[in-house]
Amino acid sequence: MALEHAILVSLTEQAATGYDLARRFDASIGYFWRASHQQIYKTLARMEADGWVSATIEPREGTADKKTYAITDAGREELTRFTAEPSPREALRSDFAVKLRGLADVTAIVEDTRRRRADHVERLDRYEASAKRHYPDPDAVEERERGAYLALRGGILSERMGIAWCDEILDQLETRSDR
Amino acid sequence: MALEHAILVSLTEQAATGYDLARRFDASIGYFWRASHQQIYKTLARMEADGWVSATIEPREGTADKKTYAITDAGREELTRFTAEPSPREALRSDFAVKLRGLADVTAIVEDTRRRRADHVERLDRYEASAKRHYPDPDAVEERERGAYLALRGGILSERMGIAWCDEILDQLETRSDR
DNA sequence: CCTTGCCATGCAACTAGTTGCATGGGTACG
DNA sequence: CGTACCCATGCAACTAGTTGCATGGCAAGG
Repeated sequence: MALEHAILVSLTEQAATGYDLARRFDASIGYFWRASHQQIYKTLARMEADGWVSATIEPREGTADKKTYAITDAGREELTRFTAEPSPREALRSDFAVKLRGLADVTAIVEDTRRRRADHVERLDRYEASAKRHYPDPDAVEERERGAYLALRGGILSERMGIAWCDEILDQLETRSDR
Repeated sequence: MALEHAILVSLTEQAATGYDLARRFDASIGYFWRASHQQIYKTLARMEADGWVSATIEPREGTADKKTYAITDAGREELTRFTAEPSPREALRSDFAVKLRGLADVTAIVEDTRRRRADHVERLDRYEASAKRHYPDPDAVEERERGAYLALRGGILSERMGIAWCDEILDQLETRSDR
């Protein structure tokens, strides 16, 4: 399970509440790991029990206490252990590819492909803007930012690939049905 | 859930036992959907209860009956319905990207990246061999094979992208630490 | 003052997927 | 004759992730 490790990475950069983490998972970290707030709270509780994070509690009246989590030494150790083990190949699961393979309704698939293409373009724009802003000179990325930079590059390459695939699909399915 | 739909697509091509399906999920369909035999048997049972597939039972002595599943009209309808609905963007979850982002141990990551690169190369070779064998002329792919062809193209593009990403990572992490 | 939206937490019920185990026949090789 | 490998099915226990719901403060704008 890597949600725990994604949280640890995020806490290494900056201590945070569950809510903060959920927002980070909607942004930067969310480029390669999605998580709902429910799952984050659940996981944080388990991680605290395991001693990987520690919480500073700020009591609030009338509502639940605010808990800010920080990574512990045990958490850092666990992160190192995790980094050392070979990462399993991602189980790729694509509803879209299943549909495409079935090709039950060309019109519906063309429509879906256009939607996906637009989504890829939108994300690519965001990633590229982020890259330009944070790392204007790719050859001069600071040591401690290199991981984040390379992860972002993965996002960029992945979106570009998605666009190229959509273009191939549209080319094959549109122009041919027009003829 | 698309495992059900992946099974339906597979059964559209050819009726099969759970065991057959498990092997298909280790090969062609497995390019974009993985499933263990346990999960396939469980899902087939549910699909039969839902009337999407029907089983022909061949009794065997001493061991469990052999069941060959075929898609039903209701199954075909469900597949059409599924194709018509927009496919959700895949939740991308990458242990590797999490590790990379953390960048806790450069040596370990370089090693892991090399392993991943080799895996991508191996898969790319397989996919390209498969493409060459089944679709020697991409412009002359038969109508009913177009979906499978385009899905395979997705696999090819995806592996190429993976290799390119690994190369970037290795370039940044290796040459720089050598200096 | 009321609504909208952000800050902040969490439970409960469910679905999907993984891991480990169990059974047993047939066929091919040494 | 043993062993290994393919064919074939499935249960049980567990882990991860989703969906829906509930609570409540505080600030800004109309």
